[in-house]
Amino acid sequence: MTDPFADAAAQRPAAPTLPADHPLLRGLNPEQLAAVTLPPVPALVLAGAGSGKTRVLTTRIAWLLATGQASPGGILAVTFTNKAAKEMLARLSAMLPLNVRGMWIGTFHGLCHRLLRAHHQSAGLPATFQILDTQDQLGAIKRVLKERRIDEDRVKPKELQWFIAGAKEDGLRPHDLSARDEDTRLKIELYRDYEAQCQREGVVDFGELMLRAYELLRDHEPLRVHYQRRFRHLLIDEFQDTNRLQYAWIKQLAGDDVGGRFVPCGNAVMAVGDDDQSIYAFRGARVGNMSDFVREFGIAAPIKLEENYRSVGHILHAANHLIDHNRQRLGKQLRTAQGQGDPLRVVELPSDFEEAQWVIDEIRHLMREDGVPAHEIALLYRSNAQSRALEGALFNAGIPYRVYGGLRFFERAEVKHALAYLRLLENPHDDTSFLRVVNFPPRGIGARTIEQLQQAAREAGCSLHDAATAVGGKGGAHLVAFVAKLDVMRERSAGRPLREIIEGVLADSGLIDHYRGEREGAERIENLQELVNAAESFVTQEGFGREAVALPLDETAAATVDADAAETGETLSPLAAFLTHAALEAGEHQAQAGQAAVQLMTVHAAKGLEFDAVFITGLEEGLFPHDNSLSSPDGLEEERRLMYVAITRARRRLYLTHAQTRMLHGQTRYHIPSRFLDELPQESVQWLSPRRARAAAGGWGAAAAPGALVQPAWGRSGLGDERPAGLAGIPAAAPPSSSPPAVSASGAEIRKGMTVFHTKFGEGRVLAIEGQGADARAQVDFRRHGTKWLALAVAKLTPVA
DNA sequence: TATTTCTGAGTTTTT
DNA sequence: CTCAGAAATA
Repeated sequence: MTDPFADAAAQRPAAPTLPADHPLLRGLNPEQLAAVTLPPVPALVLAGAGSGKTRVLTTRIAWLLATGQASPGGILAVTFTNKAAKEMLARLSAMLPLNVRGMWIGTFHGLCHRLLRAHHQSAGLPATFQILDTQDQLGAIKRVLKERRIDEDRVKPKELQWFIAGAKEDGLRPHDLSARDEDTRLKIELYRDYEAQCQREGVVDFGELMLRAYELLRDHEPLRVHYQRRFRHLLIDEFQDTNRLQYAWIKQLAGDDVGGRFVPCGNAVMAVGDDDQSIYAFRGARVGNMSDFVREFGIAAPIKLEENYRSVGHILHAANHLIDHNRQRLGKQLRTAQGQGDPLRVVELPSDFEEAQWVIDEIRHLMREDGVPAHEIALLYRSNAQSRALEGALFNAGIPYRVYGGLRFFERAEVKHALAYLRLLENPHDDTSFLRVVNFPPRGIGARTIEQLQQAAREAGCSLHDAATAVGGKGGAHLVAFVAKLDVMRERSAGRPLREIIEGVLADSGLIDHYRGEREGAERIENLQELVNAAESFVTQEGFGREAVALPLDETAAATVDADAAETGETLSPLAAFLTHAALEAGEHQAQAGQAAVQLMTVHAAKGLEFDAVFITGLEEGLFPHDNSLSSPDGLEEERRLMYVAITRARRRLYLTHAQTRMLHGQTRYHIPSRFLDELPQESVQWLSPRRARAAAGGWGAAAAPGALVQPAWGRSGLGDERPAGLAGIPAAAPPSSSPPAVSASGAEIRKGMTVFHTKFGEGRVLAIEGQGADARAQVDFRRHGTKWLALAVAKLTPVA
């Protein structure tokens, strides 16, 4: 093949075909400008936190289009999350009047899905293949174990799932694996079984989407060549997070394997990433891809974006200083044109409760005195369990908050049930979906019947759907009726608009009726209604069918590539497109209190976001860095990068808190301050005591020695009766005083285990009692309001007979 | 089949 | 402690 850019590595100077004062280029700094206007050669852009990475990426695309160096169809831009892809698209269409159609901008999985739909035959998949999410995959794996009669204690389903996903991330099929021990041998066998089962059912998991698409390109030369010629410009976001397979997939589009050596075909691959923000090694991300990329694509020197537009000087200085403790780095120093700002504030507190309370007081201060809006305040923590104490304190203080993470819309049980019915309309052989709803709502098909059905299907080598008639007895009759019902639903939905299809299924399946009779059913019905709305807006806003549309093959390729359906213009049905949407875009995490809410999330979830004020909580050895990461130097370095990510989220104010004691796994644990605190530049850090020191200093607090014992001076006023009593009197080194069995308060005796009444929270059960006299407090599990600690001296608790 | 009791594990997570 | 999933029981 002719290679128009064979001398790519020479990095010729930029030769823009438009003047340098082109509106697109306005306001770019020299490094950004260099990246945006780079000639079409492979390049690595090292984009520091807050350095305008997304801007560079989108402006680059806009520049290529505006200068006629590329057409929309000739660009492929890939991200990790739908959010990032959407943002890119949004910013791009704000820059250029542009037809988004036909542009390949999306997530790795989204783009691979597109390829597989277009070439499902070549990829060996049925046209109606469905996508398994992580839950579905685990279910499918459990079925494999059951069929093999392997006890789940012998091979843990989760472990097998990890094994299979890991193998796929490395691009390995069962036959690529060799066993050293019996355990692994068995897992490989089960991996093989799992693959066969998925193939039989016409389903693919997330890893399979990537791996199939990779193999499709690898094994079908004409197809590969076609896409290589089409996508002259490849842009990869968050390159440090790519796994082996994702990098291998990109290489398929950017060159060929010649005798085991990668030879680039001259496409302009722009990899954008930051090795200092690589925090996903645990799920297969391989920072090493960056150095491989430099070597395999002959990159002379990376373009470094080191000008930070986000944070004040002290914060950047702290980030730079901390990350400097890592040995494995490409090397980068963030700088800012902003002033120094306030130094970082480090606070030590006696317990996680006091930590939460201190944070709340500070939030109040930020909101009232400094006018920081609630949604510009973020509370970060290393692990999800830590949110509890913070949430409790926020709730009691009446401050609106929003917690990231948790169940997402398309992952809710009722929504998954509805989707399973819809999937069965598309692909009746999807046994995962079949099993999910064969007896939901209950229709007299018990475990016994299902057992028989699976046996019959196994013997006949067919799907559960097709084996339904083979089961006798009452259960068999119910099965036949169920299958008939599915068939009727399918017939009824033919040619109908998506909305009607879903509404029909919700009614005909009996889901709505079933939830109508349930206690908590109202909310579930609401969610099902929301599913209809989601489908409606999907059809009108997103459109459908576009997914599978590919540009016509060029002449040479068209002659040799088999004429797969979608490639010749056939489009996906609205239902199929919507199901894909549901599988690949699980939807927003539950949006809670909307706009004016303090944001709570793990440090991982905070990546890519920024806030005026950030609290990093729980900075203790064992927690952050986490115990489990300390066994290897790499682990510790990743924790440090995580800390780096956390620090660089803050624009103006950064607080770092740690507690001497913390409730963990039901018992109080004692922690020493995180080593990361010692790795900060002391000139940018202010060690605070709570209130008292601050009050004495008349504002932002006085400096104290690192680790100085903090004497909290909580007043009784204005904190509400739900606030847990302070542990001020407890010396740091001694265990907390043991709980007395009973406490006398407001004349009545409150005991562990008894039921009590509270004027605001109603009835609850006393779970525990701690402390004595004025400090006595009780933990009460209120039916409607959850578990709370109440100071008995203040709370009005009355025993209930 | 539905509810309750028990057991065990407990970093980080998108697709 | 707290939640999820399995086993046990009505």
